[in-house]
This record gives sequence, C-alpha cells and structure tokens, in this order.
Amino acid sequence: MFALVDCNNFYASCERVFRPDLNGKPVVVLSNNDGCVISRSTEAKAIGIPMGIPAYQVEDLFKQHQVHIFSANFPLYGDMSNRVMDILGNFTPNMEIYSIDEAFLRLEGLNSEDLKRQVTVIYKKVYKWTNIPTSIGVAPTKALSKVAAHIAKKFPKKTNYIYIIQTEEQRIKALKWIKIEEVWGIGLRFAKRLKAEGINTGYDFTQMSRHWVRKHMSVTGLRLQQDLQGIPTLDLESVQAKKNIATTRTFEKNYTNYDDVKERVTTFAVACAEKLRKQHSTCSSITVFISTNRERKDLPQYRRSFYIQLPFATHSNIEVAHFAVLALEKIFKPGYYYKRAGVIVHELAPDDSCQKSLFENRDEKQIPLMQAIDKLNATYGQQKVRLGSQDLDRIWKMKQERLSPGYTTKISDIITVHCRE
DNA sequence: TCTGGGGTCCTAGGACCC
DNA sequence: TCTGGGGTCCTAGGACCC
Repeated sequence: MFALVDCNNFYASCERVFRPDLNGKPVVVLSNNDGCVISRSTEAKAIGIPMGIPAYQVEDLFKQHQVHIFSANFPLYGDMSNRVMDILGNFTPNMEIYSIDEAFLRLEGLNSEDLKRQVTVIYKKVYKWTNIPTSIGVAPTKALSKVAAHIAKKFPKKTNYIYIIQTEEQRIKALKWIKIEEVWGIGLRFAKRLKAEGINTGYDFTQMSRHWVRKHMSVTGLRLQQDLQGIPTLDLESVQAKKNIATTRTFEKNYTNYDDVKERVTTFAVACAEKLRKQHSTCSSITVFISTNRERKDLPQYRRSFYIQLPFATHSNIEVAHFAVLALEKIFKPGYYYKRAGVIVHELAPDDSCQKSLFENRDEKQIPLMQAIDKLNATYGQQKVRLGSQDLDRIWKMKQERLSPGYTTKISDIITVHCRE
C-alpha cells in the first residue's frame, strides 16, 4: 500500500508553528515581491481568499477579516520540511519525497487494522514533533493514495485527516466523488477537454477507452488511468540528480533599458553558478529568457529564449555570466517593457569529472578564483564579492514587507522562551 | 500601481547518419 | 520517368506538479 502524507496548508502552518497566537485565525503567505497568495490557512480559505490571487485584489478581505499576512520565508519552510521528512523516513526506507510538503511511503506487510494504527502513529508523531498538521491517504496505488488524501483533507471531522482506500467498493466510491479537475495529473487543459467528452469524475476517466487516452494524453495519461483503475503502474521514484537549475525573477518594475536587463541576467547567471558549485556540479549549456508582462494586455508582448551550448563545462560566475549575456544579446529587442527574465543551466555533471575540451582555452585560474569568492561571501555575507557587471549598490529589491524571522535557520532569530517559576 | 519560482516528462518534427 | 529504410539526437512547445 502507498501512503501519501501531505502537510496541510504547509507555508501557513509553518508560520503558525512559531506564532501559536495565530491558531484559529486567518493566515496567508505571499509569493516573492509580495505578489500572489500562495498558501492559506483553513480560516483564510473559509473567508473566500482564492489560491494564487494577486494580493492587491483581496486587500479589502484582508482588512475586513484581520488576516495575518506573511512574505514567503523559504529558508523556514525548507527547514520545517526537512524535519517532517526525517520523521517520515523513520517509518520506512521506502519513501519518495515528492515535494516540499508531500511524501509517498510504501507500507508493507500490514493487515487492515495494523495499517490504520500505523498511519495514525505517523500522523501523531509528525504533529507532536513539528506541530505541522497533515492529511494522509492510503491506497493500493499512488494515484489512488492522492485521491484518498484529498478525501481526508476535505472531511476532517469524519476522517480525522486519515483515509484508506482498500476495497474495490471504496475505490469506486472515491473515484465517483472526485471531480476530474481535482485528479492528480489532470490540469486545467485536460480537464476542459475531458469535460467536453462528458467526463466529469475520476471514475468516468477510468472508464474511457485506452485508445482515446493514449491519443490525446500520451503515455502519461495512460499510466495515470491504469493507476486509478487500481493496477499499480506508478512506482516510488528514487531521488535523482537534478537535470536543470534555474534562477528566474519577476522584476519589481518594468525594465526598458538593455543595461538594466543585462545586469539582472548577469546576477541570475551568477546565482546559477553558485548553486552549481554548492552541489559540486558544472553545466554545459544554458538558456536565457526574457519576457514582457503577459497580464498587461494593453502593452505589446514579447517573449523569447535562447539556448547556448558552451564550449566547455563550467561553474564559474564569470563564464556562466559571459555566455548568458551572449544569449541575451541575441534576443533583446529595444522598445519593450520587460518584466521577467531568467537563466537556466542544463547538462549538469559532477565537477570532478570535468571533461577537457579539445579546444580548451579556458582560464585555469577560474577554479581557485571561485573558491576564493565563495569563501569571502561565506565569511562576510552573501554577495559581498560580485562581478563588476552586477549592480553593486543593489542589496535586494524584492518586496518582502512582512517577512517572519528565520526561527530555525538564523542564529539571531532563535526565539527565547521565558519560563515562570 | 500591484500578478511567483522551480521543476518534470512527453511528443513532433527537423537534421543528420549509414 | 524512376528516388529506401531504419535509426539517433536535438529542440521547441505543450502538458503537468507543488
């Protein structure tokens, strides 16, 4: 059986761990730049704040209900996630960390009663040790465990956040209940097309012809269909090395000037190079993209990306930035209001197996130079040493007006507990 | 005025090989 | 006038996830 453990309202719950005074009150977490709502407590959902909505559009609701608002604090969420995953890992070695707030566990050799008992222990231990509430769905396949977790979350009073699909009857009942657009792997587009075919529930989808599914939804859709039919098709996936690393940002304002965009792209390239060095990898190709604000229908739109194959593998700030700027030169067109840009590095390889190019002409000093830069930045704070082509005055222009402390990741932010005698 | 960021997989079609 | 068959690799674009 597969168990999907899914943290409830994860980011909002993380904020509340250290602010127990906010229990029972509406809490939301905003994306970078304090742009959109990306996590909502149950209370915030109840007052009608939609997921993903731009914050300015719900300002009245915020005021009216005294919603507690937080800027995204990813170091905190990442650390809380590690704590939850460590606990889950103690229950079984067969685990797949699926996202920051979800993990699949394979539970073997338990009868129906023991299974229920074991899952309850998991729920309680995670809650007691981290204060993060979860929903747990259990079923014979991964896709069905997702459905089960959905039910657990939707009916907390009936389920106590735990739901198990074991019999064929339960499987069919659950699938007939779940709307097609809520099924894992069915996004906006496919839901629309499926509804046009008269498919409204997960159950309807399992009854479709394999031929149609294969033709319109590729093998991915076929695998999902089988998994929902109760035939184990999707298995736990082992952690594999990342294939890409990206640094992309929406700007706090529109940029029209080439030099401004170039500075941003340089900084994103440096960030990618730093991420590469941190995991001891190099890259051999990069993509740079720029884009205007696609929400502004009144302005001319322009989006392009450019891919460059590098002549050698590298993780040097200088080299990655150099090629990123070459790519930018290919696609930058004056006259547009740019709102977003990014650098993505591909073809990652371990940095010790760095292959020498036939036409090797790279500067061997890059490696000790980068080591020195990393050391200085580690000692004197992030971004003390930068490239001359980066904005030296810029500290961090991201809007983060309501950032919570780094309770678990920053020594100066650790909370003090006062005990009365 | 203000709309996130970082990933994955699959397919079709073009270029190229023998 | 007649023009093969079987591959691989690469990339853009489309779909999805949290």
